Amino acid sequence: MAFNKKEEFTQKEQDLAGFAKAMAHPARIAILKVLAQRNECICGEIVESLPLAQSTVSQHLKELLNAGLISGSVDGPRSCYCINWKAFEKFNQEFNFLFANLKVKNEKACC
Amino acid sequence: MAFNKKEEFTQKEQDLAGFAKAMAHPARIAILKVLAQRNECICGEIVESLPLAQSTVSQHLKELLNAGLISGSVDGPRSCYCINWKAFEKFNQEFNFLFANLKVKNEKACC
DNA sequence: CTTTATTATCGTATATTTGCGATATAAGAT
DNA sequence: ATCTTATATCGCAAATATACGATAATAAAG
Repeated sequence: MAFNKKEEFTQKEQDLAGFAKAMAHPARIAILKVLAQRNECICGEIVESLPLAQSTVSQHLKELLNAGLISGSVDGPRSCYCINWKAFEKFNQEFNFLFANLKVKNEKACC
Repeated sequence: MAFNKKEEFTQKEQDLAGFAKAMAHPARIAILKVLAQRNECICGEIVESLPLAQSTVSQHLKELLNAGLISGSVDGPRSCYCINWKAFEKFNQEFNFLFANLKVKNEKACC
């Protein structure tokens, strides 16, 4: 039981879900907000602004990296993270495409 | 260990993360797509279009309900689910707000 | 009232996520 | 070379999520 059936869905569905998953934790939303507020690439200031241990924040950063939402240059002791704007744009489009579909149909919906 | 620290973030951060979480599974994306394609409120046709057991689909529907992404009228044997367009609009706005922030700052970003 | 069809819920097994402390790593400072 | 600072990774414990079969619940049909 509890087999992983995720591969049985289309690639687009998996991609969208993966993107959503990357944002599916308040800590990661907060990280993105921090990265958005400061326009220079900050490193461990993220840790200070979050109520989490450094190792946990590092883990969340890694997840955002893997999902392609941010990019980071690990320059020795202090690393530098930024929003990967391209990925955001791409997924925003896919979201809006879904939204568009929903909007049209919704007008005829019953509940 | 592994305490739930989610409450330590702002309500907006939690809401956005909750919305994302609801979409963080390809099955739930697929369900939303089905609901979008057919403009009448369908019930168990969702089950047929997914590679999952009925109970599993029901669970996913419940999650979408709890997150407020869909609304359902449980009319006896056959229930009826629809997109909750308002919630989508709300979160789309919050997303776009985040996007806007990112876009402005990103032009000065370094990596 | 009994049967049938549809959906929800329960119990359970497994997988994944979250979180921390401890430890490793890497480069600059002393 | 050693110390300091910043980050990443490992190992583990607890919490959540995923999935199914079995079972309950509900209302219409017979």
